[in-house]
Amino acid sequence: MELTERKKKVLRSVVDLYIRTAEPVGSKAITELPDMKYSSATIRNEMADLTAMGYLEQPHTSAGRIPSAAGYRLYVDELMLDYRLSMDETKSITNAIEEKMQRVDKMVEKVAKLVSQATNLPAISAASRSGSACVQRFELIQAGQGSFILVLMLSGDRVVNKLIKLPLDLSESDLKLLSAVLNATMTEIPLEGFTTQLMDRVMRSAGTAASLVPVILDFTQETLKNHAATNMAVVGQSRLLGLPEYRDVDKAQRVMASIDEEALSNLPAVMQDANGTKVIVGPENVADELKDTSVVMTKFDIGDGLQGMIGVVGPTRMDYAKVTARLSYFAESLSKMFAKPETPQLPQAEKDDAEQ
Amino acid sequence: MELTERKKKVLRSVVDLYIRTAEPVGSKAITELPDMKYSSATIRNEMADLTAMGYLEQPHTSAGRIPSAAGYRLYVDELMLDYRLSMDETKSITNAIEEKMQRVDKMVEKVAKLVSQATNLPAISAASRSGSACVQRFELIQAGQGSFILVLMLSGDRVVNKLIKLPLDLSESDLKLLSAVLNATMTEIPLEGFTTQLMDRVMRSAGTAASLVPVILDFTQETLKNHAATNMAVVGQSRLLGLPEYRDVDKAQRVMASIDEEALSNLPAVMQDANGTKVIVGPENVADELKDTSVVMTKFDIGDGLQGMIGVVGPTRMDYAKVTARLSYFAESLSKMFAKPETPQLPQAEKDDAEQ
DNA sequence: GCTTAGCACTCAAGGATATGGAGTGCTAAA
DNA sequence: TTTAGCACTCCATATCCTTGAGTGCTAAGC
Repeated sequence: MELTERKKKVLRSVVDLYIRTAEPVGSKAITELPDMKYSSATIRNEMADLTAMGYLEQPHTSAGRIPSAAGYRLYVDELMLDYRLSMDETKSITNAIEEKMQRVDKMVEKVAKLVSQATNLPAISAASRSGSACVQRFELIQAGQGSFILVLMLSGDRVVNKLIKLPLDLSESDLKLLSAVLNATMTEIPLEGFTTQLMDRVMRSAGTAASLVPVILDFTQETLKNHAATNMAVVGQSRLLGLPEYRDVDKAQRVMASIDEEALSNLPAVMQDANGTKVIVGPENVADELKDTSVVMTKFDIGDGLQGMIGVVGPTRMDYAKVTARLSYFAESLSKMFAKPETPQLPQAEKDDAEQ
Repeated sequence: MELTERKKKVLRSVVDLYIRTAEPVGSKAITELPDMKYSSATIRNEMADLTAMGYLEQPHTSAGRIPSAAGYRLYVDELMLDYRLSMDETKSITNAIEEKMQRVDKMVEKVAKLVSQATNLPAISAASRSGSACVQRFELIQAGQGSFILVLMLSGDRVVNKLIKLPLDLSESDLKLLSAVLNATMTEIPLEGFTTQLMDRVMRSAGTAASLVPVILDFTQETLKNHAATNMAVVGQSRLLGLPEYRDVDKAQRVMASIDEEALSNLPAVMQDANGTKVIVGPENVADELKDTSVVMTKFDIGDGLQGMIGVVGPTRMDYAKVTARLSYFAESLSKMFAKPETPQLPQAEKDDAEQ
């Protein structure tokens, strides 16, 4: 059977209505739409065809139709009309983002919150490093009796420090020597290059400061590992409860637990290859609990080899047009923000914070 | 009417049973308890008395009794038997904590997760600084053409750094001079002491490096502000949905939203004065949405002028004995962990991580 | 005087049964 | 090719009924 223009129009209407109401859509409801100049009987025939073609489903004989996964897919790929963000929306998104986002881990959480608010759905946000980091420079500072500060400059203009306390009495020149050795031996080497031989060599050349070396290298390795790691935040799960499909508490709980844990580890991988906005319609999800939950995701660029991702989780009948529009706008604004800082001439800085 | 021993025993039994079953407790159920050697009729009389005294309530005439807020209060304050943690429990808590908690903000989240897991309830965790921080030493490092690293040592052995990029060509000695000025003028001064006069003085003495000054002081102020701030995490809200009292989705949503936002800002204040473990029984809560939700909180010490707090949120009938026991044990273990690090002779370090 | 057995009464929960209405498919006429 | 009409299906909702857990009270027992 052929998918005529009219069939497409009917399908779009069904999906639109179902997105709005969460109720099966009957033929009469369609006829009441503006510029739908056919009688309910005609629509009924079309709907019967669409059902036969697998785009619609019928919960039971005397109910209206709801879109099938294939129906949603078609809708997302071809049928849905672009949602135009209103001035208000763009403005409120830009305003929200304007606040400086200092550290990536805080930023990730903040972005998730903003997206969750804007879409009224649970949101996921992540930032991960592409490519492996390495140290570009070591610096050691005496900070009092038996305490030293180690400063690492990493690739991509990141700076990390650590306070080291060891009962050692070292002179300025001892420290100078050690940093020189470190800078000569261990810079520009990614984590994978940290061989025992290399570390031994540093150890032997370190002189009086040798006992500092294991601490320093330990920390360096851990830092490089961390900087390859992904930062992730999930926010606003409770918004799910406002939707009719999650009145079933068990389901809501399953979904929430699932996006809390599992999705966390899977999604970045999914995002890996896709570029632009990606929509995963219900049953396309790998996780069983998410079989009737959809996910929309977008990537954005943070610069410095950092890759950002934002996404929302919602019912299969979520308003894809609106959600993708908002998400894209978010991603775009974020990318722009990171690309050209507001004050090009002024410090474009790394912030660093130490605790414990 | 007098609260006899037997009445207390009955009340305790009612609360215990209700905590376990979430169902109104009838007189017969009480008689079936071990060492309850009275008939149901006697218990009925006692229960009638307890109801008259305001410790029990009756959802409707022919239902069993449930504890009133006053009943819970009495139970928590006097009646409940100490819950002894099993070896397994203490072990699993200690194990969980053993993992090094590097940064306070990550730590806060981690602790919240652990507590939430241990109690199977949503958990809140927070760390806040008591007393105000100040800078103890400034250090400036040249990091290449027009880029410098600023290292701040704060009170309490915390170290913070920032990469500054400015199109300036400064010599090592320029930087030495500037750090000397900063160290002479701006150390040991809390945020409140940052007057314009003081900042002007630094500016005038800074020589060629003067244009670095505003950037440095801006950052210093912001850092001090941040270090006074509270770190907070809420985790595991979805666990609420497993409990019968939150099958009512609307209620669950209200509560979850409320602990997400409002409680966040209120609880630290509540915790301010209380020491030891604090129990807030349902209606004692200020927020309306939490009127039938209880909160249990404990403080612990992180050292360095840092104050930690962990708490859980649950139904009024939560198992106070178990929860308080676990919470206290957590708090104790955490305090201990921060008091004496596992390897007293080895580095006790500050870790620091910089982004964007 | 306290305790207990017995009894009548109450009321929510849950199952069974009716009823209304929304929606369908099909047929036949326009 | 479209549409009006009609018989049919089946869910949702309301209503009624039954069941059983639990109560309060009274009177007998220890």
